[in-house]
Amino acid sequence: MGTTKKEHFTERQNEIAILAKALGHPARVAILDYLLKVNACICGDIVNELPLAQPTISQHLKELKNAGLIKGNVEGNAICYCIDEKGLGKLKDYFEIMMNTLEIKKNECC
Amino acid sequence: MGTTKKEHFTERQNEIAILAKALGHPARVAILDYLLKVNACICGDIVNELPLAQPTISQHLKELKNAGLIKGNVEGNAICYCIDEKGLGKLKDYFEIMMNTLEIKKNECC
DNA sequence: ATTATTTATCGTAATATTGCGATATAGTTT
DNA sequence: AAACTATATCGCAATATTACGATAAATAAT
Repeated sequence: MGTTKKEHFTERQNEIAILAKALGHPARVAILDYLLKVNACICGDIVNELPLAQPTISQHLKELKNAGLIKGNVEGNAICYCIDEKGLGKLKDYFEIMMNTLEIKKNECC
Repeated sequence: MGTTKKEHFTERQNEIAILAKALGHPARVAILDYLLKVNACICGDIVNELPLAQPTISQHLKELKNAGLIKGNVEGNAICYCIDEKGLGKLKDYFEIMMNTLEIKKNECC
């Protein structure tokens, strides 16, 4: 018990869930916001930008990276992080399709 | 410890996180998929559609509802659930803006 | 070589999530 | 009213997440 029953759902459903889950924390939304704002590989800054301890941020970065929402490259003694368009694109496509389908079907409802 | 430090983030970051978190489970993605597919208020069916026990599904429905992704209306002794366009729309807008900004800025990166 | 800087990992406490059996609630049917 | 149907809630066990201090690892600067 306590474990998500991934095996019962489709590949796509699991993929969307993993991506959405990675964004399911305000610190991680804030990290994406920041990476987008500065528009580049960011080496270092992130820890100073957020009101969380360094190990905590490192952990959040790892989760975003594992989910495919950011990329990280070693650059000297720092690590450069930036947005991974692929992950973000998948989510954008998903919601776009959902909303389009809703509009087409008119969502006659309650 | 263990609690998310919501108070340190913006209203919008928290809102996106709450919506994304609600979709951060394949069962909940599957529920949205199903509601979209049948394109109506669904009274009853959901439990038969998913490989999870009734109390578990009830819990997932509650989370989707709390996050603002679905609506539920009492209809006789059943409850009709359907997609709430507002929540889905917010996520769609968020990802659209993110991707647009990325394109404009060209995302020069690693 | 020593020191400083940057990021990751370990360990751990607090809390949250997932899943479900048992049971409650509320409306429907007979 | 009794039985049935649909959904919610309670309580609990298993597991996952969040946060951070301490510490490690790896490169840079002195």
